[in-house]
Amino acid sequence: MVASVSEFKSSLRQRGYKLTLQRMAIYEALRDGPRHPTAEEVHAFVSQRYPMIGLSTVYNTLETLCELGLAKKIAIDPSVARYDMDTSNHAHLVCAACNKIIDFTPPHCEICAKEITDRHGYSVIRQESVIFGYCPRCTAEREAPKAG
Amino acid sequence: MVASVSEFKSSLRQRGYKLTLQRMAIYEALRDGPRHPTAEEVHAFVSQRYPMIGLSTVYNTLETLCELGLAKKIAIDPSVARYDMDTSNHAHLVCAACNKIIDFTPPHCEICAKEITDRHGYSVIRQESVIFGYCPRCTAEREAPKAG
DNA sequence: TTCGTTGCAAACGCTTTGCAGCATG
DNA sequence: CATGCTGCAAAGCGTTTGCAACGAA
Repeated sequence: MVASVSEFKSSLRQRGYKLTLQRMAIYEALRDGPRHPTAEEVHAFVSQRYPMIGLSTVYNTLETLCELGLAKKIAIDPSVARYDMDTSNHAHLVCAACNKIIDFTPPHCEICAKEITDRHGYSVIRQESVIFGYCPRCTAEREAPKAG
Repeated sequence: MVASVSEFKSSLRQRGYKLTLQRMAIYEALRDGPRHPTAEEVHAFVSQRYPMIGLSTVYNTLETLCELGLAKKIAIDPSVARYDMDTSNHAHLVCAACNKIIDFTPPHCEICAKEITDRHGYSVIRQESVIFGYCPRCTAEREAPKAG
């Protein structure tokens, strides 16, 4: 699900990548910082401890982590890329009002998608599902607005 | 599924939008042009008959059509927005090699998603699913490459 | 010592916006 | 005739890239 520090290190080594302070910090930011962060958010998080790390390094490293299969880019908001260290097959539920994102694992969809793709002759690589809706709090607020 | 010309016209009228040559041309482009086009592709298509139409008008109109519920933006490629006039609930199957996009309707996923979202207390607005894989042709080419 | 990595700044590409002229209703 | 729409050009913004200095192995 989420790669451990040693998995992270050995993945880098296996592919001939060097272990740098920056890469370690960005790995930790994905693990300990905000969930589903943007590159800017990762940068802000690592900047708390390592103010010298550049934004382009964050972009490069996030790209590297995706190549290594230790993270993935998620396409929730078309205007900005978000990253997720949880690389297991799961979908995202996004509140259309407060933008809160929660993970969930659709019980049968995987099988169901496989059936369909087999029918079309496709060999599946990965699946991405996003469901937009109002979260419980925002649903309540919309039904009983403070000023009407 | 796909709005007819009269539905398009009455949708505009109902919301106080004017019917212009440009909007009509862009509606026709979505209907008769390439499937899942980018704004550029829509612009190229309408330019064949109406070379004076600006790209920003295409963007504005596509946005308007989405507001009216006559089209939707799809997030297949994070670097460019694609539009789909088929507003029914369906998923997209994308070839990772040739980028061919086909529509398909997952048989049980809708119900399945509904169950999950109910469990989390979310009121669902819309769902977007993309499955990446290799299409039959590209799968074959990868298994029996011409050189190498 | 070597070669990959960093960080800055500039470039890039898609999208949005400001505004004067124009066409629809 | 009034208002909303168009089209140009410029700005905006997330992301990528070029390159010299640096540091891990």
